[in-house]
Amino acid sequence: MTGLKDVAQYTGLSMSTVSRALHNKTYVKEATRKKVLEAVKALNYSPNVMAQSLKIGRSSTIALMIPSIQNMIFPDIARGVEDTARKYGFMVILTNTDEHIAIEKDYISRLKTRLIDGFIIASMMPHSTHIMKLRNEQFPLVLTLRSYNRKIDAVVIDNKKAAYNAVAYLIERGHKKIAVALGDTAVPLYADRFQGYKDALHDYGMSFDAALVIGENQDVHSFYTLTKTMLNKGDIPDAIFAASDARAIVIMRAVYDAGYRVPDDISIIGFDNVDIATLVEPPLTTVAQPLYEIGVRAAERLIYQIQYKEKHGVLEKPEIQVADTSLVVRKSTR
Amino acid sequence: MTGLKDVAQYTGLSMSTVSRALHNKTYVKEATRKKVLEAVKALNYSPNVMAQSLKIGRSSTIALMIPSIQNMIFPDIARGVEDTARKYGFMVILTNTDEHIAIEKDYISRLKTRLIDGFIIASMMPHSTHIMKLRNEQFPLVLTLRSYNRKIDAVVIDNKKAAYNAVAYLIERGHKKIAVALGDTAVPLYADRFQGYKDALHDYGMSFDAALVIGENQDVHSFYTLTKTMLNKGDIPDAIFAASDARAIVIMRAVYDAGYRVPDDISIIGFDNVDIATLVEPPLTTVAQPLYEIGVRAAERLIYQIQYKEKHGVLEKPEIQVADTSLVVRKSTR
DNA sequence: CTGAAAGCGCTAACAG
DNA sequence: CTGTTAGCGCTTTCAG
Repeated sequence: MTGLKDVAQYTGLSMSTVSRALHNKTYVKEATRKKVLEAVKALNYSPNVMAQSLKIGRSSTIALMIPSIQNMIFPDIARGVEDTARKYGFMVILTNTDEHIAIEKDYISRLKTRLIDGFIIASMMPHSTHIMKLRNEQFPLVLTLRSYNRKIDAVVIDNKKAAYNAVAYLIERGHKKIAVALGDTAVPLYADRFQGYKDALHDYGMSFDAALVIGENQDVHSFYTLTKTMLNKGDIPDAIFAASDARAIVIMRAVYDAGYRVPDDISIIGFDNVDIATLVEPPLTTVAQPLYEIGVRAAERLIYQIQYKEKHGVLEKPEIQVADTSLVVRKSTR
Repeated sequence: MTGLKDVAQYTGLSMSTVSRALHNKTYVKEATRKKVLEAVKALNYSPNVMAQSLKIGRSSTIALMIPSIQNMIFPDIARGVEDTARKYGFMVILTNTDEHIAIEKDYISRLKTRLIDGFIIASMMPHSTHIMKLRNEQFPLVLTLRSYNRKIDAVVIDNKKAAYNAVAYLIERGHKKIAVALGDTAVPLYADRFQGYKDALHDYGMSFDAALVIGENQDVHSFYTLTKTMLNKGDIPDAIFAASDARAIVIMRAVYDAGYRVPDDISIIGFDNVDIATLVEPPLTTVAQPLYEIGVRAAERLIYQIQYKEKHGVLEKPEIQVADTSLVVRKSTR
């Protein structure tokens, strides 16, 4: 592996001059710079990033901490993050934690010491004190999808409003009995969607019926059974609002298999607008969440904070960005 | 940020003793080790990974280079890679290249100098000389999904055989006119699947009809139009073998929208067995590719090579692993 | 404009 | 069993 020293030797210059020529910070004679550049090419030199980072105190690497890249919403976010990271010359380390605190803590402790310059975290929970701590130590950090307390930078959506609008749409289109399929309501994001659902019901003078609540379970496939159970008990809604597209699609299959049609008998609305929402039959009406853009904005904010901290020694005060959602109507609702 | 020096000061020991106590390589008095561990906790010390890596010459980080994490097959692979990397104490850097040679080269040059210990690459092409070069420089490297020349470690599947079996299945179930939906046949993997398709046709005494070949286009959504065009031209197959689940699902929609039923009028077989294959209606018959396992095996092989190289200075001779595929029959075929 | 020297934080001989 | 010493490869004062 050829190093800076080799280039110095080759050109007959000192290492410091070569280094300067490469970073054109301070003035270097045009001729020597050219000479250096040629040598670099001739020797196929590339800098040792570790040594560089050690010296300058940052690595131009960030970490993306998510529950699992296998969850359909994260590939888009990851791509948004990686694209913008690359644009700014950063690398991204991917970590899947399944939201296990132990794994998160382990990753954090291994990463925060100079291996990375900042975190993007999608698994904030109310009790995630290890994450709060990170921010308190002034470690650059932005949350996505879930925010906390306005004390940490985040880019999120208004889950309550988005859910409210979806349910309101259903009601205005004449649906009278609307079920909801949720994730674990200990997660604020699901609690918010649940609240939006209940608020819409309330505002339109409809009563809440606990028998129409499906789930709170984490495994997407379990919604198949849960839906069938509800249907078999005779609780037949005329619409189902699902808290994710994956759930909506599973539910759609359960509905078919129980002998009902979508949307003729039962309308279904999903949430997320992942790629496959357009591909299923019928194409899914869903609440669109700008996942790629969320990734982009999170990465941009993080990099901004990294640079801000470099200049001022501390982070800028947190900022919560709310990305827009919209209802995209396709064929799974009538 | 507290460093080794702080711990040394705090305990009154030398840095080297502290270092030894932490890595328990050579003997250290039990009492002093305890003292060090306490100090570490008290000071909340964690090592500077950059400095460590610089010194020991490896980073315990690998890079996963794929076309795009948004392509449905990669989340599973990425998860397999990351899970096993973590198991062995490695981190993984994610890079999406869209198969642009320039981006690949850029990443390679930025990563190979000590930032990472090895690569897992899923975008090998016959003309990827930059990747061949990497191997020639004895840089640890394993390919996935696509192999090359037996000169580079790889974990792949037998695409020709898998395609052959799928098409043979269709034929044996009585299908007479089988279309195929492919990716770019410049990619060996697609060429192989195409060959498997043609071989099966040939072996069963059926003739190949170019009018029944859909695509070679890269954008999944384009298959919607392509399929409709074929159907409108009056080329109505009784089965379609698609080279990916994503394509199969898009095609399924085109088939519906053209007024045909699946599988009654047209059977459809996909390839990959991604998660959503079970979720669409009807659930997709598909060639299962053990994506997660491929990721696991690639990571294991890579880490093995990294360690082998550390010991012997060179890589072990390449090994091509072939993972098993199987046809999983669901409801999209009759 | 360029070179010498110091040191980022850590590990690994080598002596004791 | 422990301390001293010498770098890993690079950037960056500080003098010329």
